[in-house]
Amino acid sequence: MSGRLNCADCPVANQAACSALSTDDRTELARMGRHRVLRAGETLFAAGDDSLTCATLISGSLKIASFDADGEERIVSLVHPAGFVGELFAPMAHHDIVALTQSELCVFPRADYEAAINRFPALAGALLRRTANDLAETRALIDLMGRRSAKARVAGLIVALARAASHSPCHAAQRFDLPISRAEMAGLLGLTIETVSRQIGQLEKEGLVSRVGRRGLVVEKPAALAALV
Amino acid sequence: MSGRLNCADCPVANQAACSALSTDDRTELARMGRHRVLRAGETLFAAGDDSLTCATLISGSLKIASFDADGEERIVSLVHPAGFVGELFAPMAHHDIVALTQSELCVFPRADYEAAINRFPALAGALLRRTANDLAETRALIDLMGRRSAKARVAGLIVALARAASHSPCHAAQRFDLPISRAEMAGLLGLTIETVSRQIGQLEKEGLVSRVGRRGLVVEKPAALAALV
DNA sequence: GTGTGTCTTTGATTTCGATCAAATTCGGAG
DNA sequence: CTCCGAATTTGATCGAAATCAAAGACACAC
Repeated sequence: MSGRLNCADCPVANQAACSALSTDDRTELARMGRHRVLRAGETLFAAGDDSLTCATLISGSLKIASFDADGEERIVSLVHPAGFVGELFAPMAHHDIVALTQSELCVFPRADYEAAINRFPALAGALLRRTANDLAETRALIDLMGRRSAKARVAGLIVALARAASHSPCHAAQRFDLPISRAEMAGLLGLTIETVSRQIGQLEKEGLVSRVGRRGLVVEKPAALAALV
Repeated sequence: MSGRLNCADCPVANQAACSALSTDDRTELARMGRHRVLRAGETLFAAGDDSLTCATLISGSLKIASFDADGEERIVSLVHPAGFVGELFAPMAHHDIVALTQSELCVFPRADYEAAINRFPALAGALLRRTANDLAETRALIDLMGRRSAKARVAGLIVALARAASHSPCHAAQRFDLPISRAEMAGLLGLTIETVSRQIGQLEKEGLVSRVGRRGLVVEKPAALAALV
């Protein structure tokens, strides 16, 4: 599904890169883009595709991932609302962009977006800010993956996901739903599904977390959990 | 050692972010910064420091790293000439910036550099390009670290370092010096020093590489090495 | 040249996570 | 509500990397 953009009732109008623009300029940018809905599991574009589009995520969540030779999925990033995806400076995409849940996006032709960056300095600044932030998050993921023990990695991921689940950056949610499957957690951490499952089981046995259903999680002892990281 | 900047004979004047500026604008930017030389092992700033400075690397090389609770160094990035370091949008630094070899930098007060970004749109665009590139490289490192086997990780790092050693992005150097110690390789890959050493030894036994001295390396079979990744 | 300290390599053992395999639970379709 | 399929959990075993320990090689100062 796709259609014209309507910034007036956009839930991320104040956080996305385009929020740096004046109403008029934003309207001009909006004319270049289309609204699009991705169902869970659908991909926006795949690794190796010509890098022809970019997008701002309005609602839902995405993963940025690729598959290595032996079919293992490697996830390099999760994208939350107001996030930006697409490679403006590469001839082709390095990773797949896949919806984790049903997601709404503003999709732009890359060439148009690049032109807009040059035309509207504020957009370049806002996108720089977002990209710098993505870089910091990606480095945090490296910090996590570099940890030796599986337990520390899983604990760290749970802490990060709890923080992402609550919308405020400082407080972590106490009870939340994991946005990703065990397989995807494994793909993020460089572990196997079984190890992830066992580590969560272990954390539950120690009373640090509780599992509720398949995706739900309660952080029982946030401090103790964070101490493992 | 530090002093005034002289862009006239700067070796990276055509590649660094500031190269997007006109001569006049660049001169104005240069007035805000200082030239500084870091000896091998010296740190520009450390994790936790107030984020008050940023810099462009002119020559030499840096690492961006941090130490986790148990004293393990975790390296998230290597910086090559024309690279930019410093966190413009965070209140404090997340990582240490340390010189791997003697290095020359243009150091700027962060506030001045931010002002320059707003004043000179071309600078924002150039920095966006650099940051997007850093992000892509960091994701490539995640791809590497996610690999299951130590051999694939070490092989991948050697390939990447060989590419970085030659200045052209496409061709990899055949004979080059590793810019980092075994401990640093281990820190990048999330392995131990011993494992890195053993894997290189193994690769040598298989005839894919040869060690020459402590840091020198000859890639004997580039294709076979790349195939392991 | 000799000596010294650090970095690197090599060896033996242990541990943790991967792998192989099966049981169980959850959630949705009918 | 019941059934079915996929995701998850759990179990047993194996292998690879960590750890513990020591020897060797190179770079530098003297």
